[in-house]
Amino acid sequence: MCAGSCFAFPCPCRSQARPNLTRLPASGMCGGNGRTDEMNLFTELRSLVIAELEAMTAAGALPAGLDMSAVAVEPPRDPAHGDMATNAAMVLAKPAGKQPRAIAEDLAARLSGDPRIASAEVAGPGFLNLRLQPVVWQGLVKAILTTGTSYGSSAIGMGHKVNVEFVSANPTGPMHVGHVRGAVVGDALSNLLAFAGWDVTREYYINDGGAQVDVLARSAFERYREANGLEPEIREGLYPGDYLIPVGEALKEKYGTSLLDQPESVWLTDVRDFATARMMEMIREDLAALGVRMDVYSSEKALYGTGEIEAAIDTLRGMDLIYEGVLEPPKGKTPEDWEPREQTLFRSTAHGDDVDRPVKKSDGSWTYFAPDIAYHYNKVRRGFDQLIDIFGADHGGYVKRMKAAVSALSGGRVPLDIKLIQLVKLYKNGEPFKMSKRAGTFVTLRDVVEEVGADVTRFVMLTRKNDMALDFDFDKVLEQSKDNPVFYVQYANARINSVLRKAREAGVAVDDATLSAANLALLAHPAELALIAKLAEWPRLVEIAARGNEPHRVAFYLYELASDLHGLWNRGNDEPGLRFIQDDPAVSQAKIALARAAGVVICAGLAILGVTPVEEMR
RNA sequence: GCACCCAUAGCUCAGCUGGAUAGAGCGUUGCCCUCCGAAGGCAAAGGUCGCACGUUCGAAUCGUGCUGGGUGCGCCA
Repeated sequence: MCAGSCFAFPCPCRSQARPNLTRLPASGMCGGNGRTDEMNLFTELRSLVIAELEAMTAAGALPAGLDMSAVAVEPPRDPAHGDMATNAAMVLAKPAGKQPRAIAEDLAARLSGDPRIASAEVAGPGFLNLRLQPVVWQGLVKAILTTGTSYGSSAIGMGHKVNVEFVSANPTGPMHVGHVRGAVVGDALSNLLAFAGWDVTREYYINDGGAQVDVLARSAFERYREANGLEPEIREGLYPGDYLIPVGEALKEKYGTSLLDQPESVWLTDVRDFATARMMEMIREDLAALGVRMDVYSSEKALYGTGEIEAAIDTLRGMDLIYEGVLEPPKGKTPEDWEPREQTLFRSTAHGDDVDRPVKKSDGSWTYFAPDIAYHYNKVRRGFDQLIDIFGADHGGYVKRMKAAVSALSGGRVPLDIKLIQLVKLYKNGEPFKMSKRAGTFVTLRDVVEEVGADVTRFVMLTRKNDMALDFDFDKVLEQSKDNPVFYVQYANARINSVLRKAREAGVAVDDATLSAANLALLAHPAELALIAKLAEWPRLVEIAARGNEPHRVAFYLYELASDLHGLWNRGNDEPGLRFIQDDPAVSQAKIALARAAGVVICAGLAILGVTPVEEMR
């Protein structure tokens, strides 16, 4: 739905409904199309705790009207503390005017009556440690198998419309490594939010309105002259890259020699539009190579001339947030050519910024900030409940003013979260990888994808929090060892598939329907139940990651899950009873059901990261 | 000078928006393949969570002030 003027370029109005998560693997190996029931054991148990607390209130054991929102049911750090722990007694002790242990003991007695609870023990300052009956864990395996890779999906987004703007690379050349991380984080975050119940729009803002696209036009024009047999003059400040040579040839094909003797004023606009379109084609291909898909491409240039910028600024003016004034020079570091200048300013300080920001240059034209304001206003008016921008860390100084603008223009209704992506340092076999921008030998996105593949690139880019610098070693990311998380997780999945293959060869039915109907009560070993407990954390992890806009958590979770699986696998060396394949087919099916459930979660997680699971290591 | 980000084991990094004895990989040391893939696993050693106050039942996490590193700071986006 493109609200208002069809602003998007080239406006693929998102009218058709999209599936909840579109990057599910194409192969049938991961299963899928299950229900998305509430299958979060932690929220389920929290509901139970709350219900018992309310019963205590009704019985007069707790005062009425207590705020229960701080009551949490979480996995304890130490497995010795049980399966789940609640802080209810400690949180409520003060407002209830009672001793934490007294509340905890009362609550423990009540919870013990629930068929799901094996034990409830008061511990420490007032924690209540819960152990669940094995049947609860066994039931979860069955539920995962019948649900498939939508296990863990959630409704916490409540269908809220969120716009994720990312990449937004200048359309002046191919994407380079600096863009890759932002692209991957934005894409994975979009997948994550969709999985957690948000209505996500992925958007690219094309910076085609500034001076840099004029430079692009002049650079392309030289290549056009070159295509016509003339010597190109790639002056200082123009883009020297070879990628413009085909653009020059295409210009020759379109215009022949007709532009050669014309002044810039004649050809600039046409050549600029032509070259920009070509660059965007190239960027789309780059994104596709990385497996990144956008819903909407928005053009900065399209904002000019439509009155959108003026309208946005006028809206701010109506709030008394625009005025003519003179900025103070930055203290302690006055630029050499500083002179007081009256400019049109946005009173961003009224919305949390440190100084007011200019929206017009001294010659009366807009600064880059003005169309950005209009663009974000456009997003607000398109009805998004929430905006997310993914910027490079060097744009950190831009965050406050952008938030101020959105705050003002949405009347505080629409939160804007800006994720700053720290830089990626390239290495080759442990040695820093030198790039020279001047010589045009910068590493492109294509270079990276061709060298190590999109899956590896994507996973590695998500192995750090967005605001931490990331080392990317072309050799190490391909290493097949456990210090390479990509391999480690893939290997876990490969082992699971290996078990399924072996079982099939032995004539054991291992399709999901059969496995989910297996006698899962045979899964009773603590090591097996521990792996199930890890699988139980998946829905919770999704919610935490989605709420914080932190897709990297998925990658770390998958690593932990893989570690648990490898651990259980190897215990089979010493304890044959823990091997997945047993003599008794019924026992095999129960154990394979667990392995398969782990595989389903790995697949679901990898799908969010946009990484293809492999069935076999090569 | 100001703003934002970072500081956790020798190294590289997680740490659930305030929970219990702070975790993982690498590296070091010692173990485990007639066995579903050892491309793996187990165990040990390794910590003043940069420093100092504060908030409270409780702080790596929140607040304030420092120290050290990164990014940015009016007519580039």
